[in-house]
Amino acid sequence: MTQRRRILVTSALPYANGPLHLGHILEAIQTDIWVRFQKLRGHECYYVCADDTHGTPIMLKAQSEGISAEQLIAQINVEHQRDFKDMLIGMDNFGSTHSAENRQFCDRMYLMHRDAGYIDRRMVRQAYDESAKMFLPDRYVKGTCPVCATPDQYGDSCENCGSTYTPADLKNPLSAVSGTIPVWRESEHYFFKLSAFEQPLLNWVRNGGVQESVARKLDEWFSQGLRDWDISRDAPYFGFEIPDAPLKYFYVWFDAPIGYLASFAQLCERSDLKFEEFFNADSTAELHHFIGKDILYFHTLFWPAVLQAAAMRRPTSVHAHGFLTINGQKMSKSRGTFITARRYLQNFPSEYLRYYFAAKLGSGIDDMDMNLDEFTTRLNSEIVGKLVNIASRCAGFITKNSAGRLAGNLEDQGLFDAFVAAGENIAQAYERRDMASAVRDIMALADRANQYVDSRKPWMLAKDAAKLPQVQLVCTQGLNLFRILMIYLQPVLPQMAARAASFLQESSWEWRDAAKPLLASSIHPYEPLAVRLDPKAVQNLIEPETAAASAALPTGAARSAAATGTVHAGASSATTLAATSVEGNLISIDDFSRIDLRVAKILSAELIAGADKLLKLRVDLGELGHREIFAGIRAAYDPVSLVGRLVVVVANLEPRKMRFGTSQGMMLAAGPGGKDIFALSADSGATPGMRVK
RNA sequence: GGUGAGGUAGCUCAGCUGGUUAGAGCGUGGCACUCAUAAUGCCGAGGUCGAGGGUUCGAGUCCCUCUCUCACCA
Repeated sequence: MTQRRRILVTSALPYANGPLHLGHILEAIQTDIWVRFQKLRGHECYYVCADDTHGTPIMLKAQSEGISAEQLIAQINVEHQRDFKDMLIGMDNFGSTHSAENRQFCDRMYLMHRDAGYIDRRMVRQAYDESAKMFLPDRYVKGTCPVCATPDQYGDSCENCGSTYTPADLKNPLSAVSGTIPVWRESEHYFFKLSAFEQPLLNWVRNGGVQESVARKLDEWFSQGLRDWDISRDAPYFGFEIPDAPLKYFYVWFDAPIGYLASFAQLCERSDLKFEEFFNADSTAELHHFIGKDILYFHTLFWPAVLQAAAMRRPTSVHAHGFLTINGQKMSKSRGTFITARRYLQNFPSEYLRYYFAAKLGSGIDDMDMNLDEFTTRLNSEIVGKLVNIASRCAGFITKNSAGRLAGNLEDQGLFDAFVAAGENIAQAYERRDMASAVRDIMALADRANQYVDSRKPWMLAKDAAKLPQVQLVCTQGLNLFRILMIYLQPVLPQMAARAASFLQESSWEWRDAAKPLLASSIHPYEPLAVRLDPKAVQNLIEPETAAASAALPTGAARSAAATGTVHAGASSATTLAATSVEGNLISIDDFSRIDLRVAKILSAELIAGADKLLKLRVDLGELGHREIFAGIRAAYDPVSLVGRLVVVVANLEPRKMRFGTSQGMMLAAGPGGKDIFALSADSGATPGMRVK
């Protein structure tokens, strides 16, 4: 066994101005699989992340919503944490760049930079909005491209001809904040002397700090010579004030990566981990950052230099991945393919997405396409048809003929050994983040396992009572092969693996457990570990989502969101919705009367295999008859306790197809979700079918 | 415009340092089986490897040109 490594891992900080989408989740899943793999291998591995909360966009967004920036980022933080958790992203700490710890680190590192002579001050001419009384970032100045004369372009580059320039070059510039014509003002800015770190950075890049193709990309910047980096912004700005410079703030990209340290420091505070052991210049722990290729610049040039200038260790490596496209195209709100994490979770189990992404994730920086038709067919075929099928087809015989007891030895030791031996390649693939390769190998083994069962034909043997011991041997072999596969897949499918382990009456698995066969022990009767997906259900993922529709009529996403007690508007944040629903969306009594609310009596409530949030309810609506309704209240209510209760139901909602059937209405409940969901009920005396008005 | 990544069967992708008839999964056609969530197994059809040129005994695999897609440009 290799030496036990100490590893700290991060994924990029999501910006706190909106909900997580599948692009964020792709990165989080890649990171999480790698982290779970390291833990499974017995290494000491921690995963931290945080919200990126500073900068002009968040300041302006909060203003437009009439709340403070602090309120905005607090709300977003709750949403982000919930989405990550539901995607089974096992972060050890999720913080915020707007934390006391982060402020301390920023101040301390900046002062070290300054004292070591790495900070310069220079005058910078910048667009200023006199009506909004603020300096304008490049993206907030719009005008006509000086090269090709395309109107309405941002201040840094032209979308039409691709030229890059500065806002001062734009013709007819206007402030995107107020619409007024900006003026040009000088202001003193603070610069980090990146140029002083050219040689060490080059060494770091060339010696395994990044993937090869990334190193080639970075050569572009090295060959031009590194420019010093402007790390300050003028007030008003939402961020941290620079300690020795009143009204000057740290640029958001200065404090964002430092947020990694702050988040890890929070983890250290509540455990016995020592921050210094991970971040002192001579640390032997590993530090890995997973990021999208769009932010390479900050992570491979500024960040290692900023750390080094503060006498801290540099990252072991920065791993960049490509972007996610949906059905071959960029995610787009207008096409409805801007799929939020929440919207996905309302329709499908998280592990299906984890598997799908893993099956397509290489170690390079190529973009990944999520083809929605492929998604369901692949999941149904590989997970249900092949993988889970192995257990499903073997377990019955063991339960029926062998009293749930496995045989005492293997039927085909050679095949078992081959499965164990294949683990080394699979582990190496995980290690180099080539999840697709790992999954390919694992599924090839699954094919061999099915071939094995087919070749032994236990269903034929079982017809002859004298051959029952043989059946037990074959099925014991099959289940052992299945067990190895589930151990290998545990980083990708943590929940399914846990359920498989408990089916085999084991408590937990480490990677090396794969080599030890499970013999002469009892197993539980098999219960389905995965449910087949309805291919048509993916359409629910790409319906256009608009805040207006969600707020006005509870259909589609908003309906199931309401059923789980959350208000979530997809493309826009929950806070947008909260603000507009009070001010802008008053409805008339006629509008209200269109909603047919009824008292309903719950006749039965049951758990649904494969759905960890839903309950299937059968309700009595009196004159309207009986209905089947799915409600996202499983975490809050025991099915048994619901039977007989009088609740309130929307009776004229268009039926909605879900994976498990059609929901013919919506049960009303209040609360933020999870365990905090509170069903509305009618006082005794009400009878099923009564109108609520 | 500059730089990087990519263009391989209907779809999504493997093809390591160049070497016999270019692979996988899904989909598709046929057969078998019935233990398994209409699951599984076997056989088959499907590609002039973006275009053109070059190096080589031999090139998806190296070089040049062109073309299309995507990304980044502090």
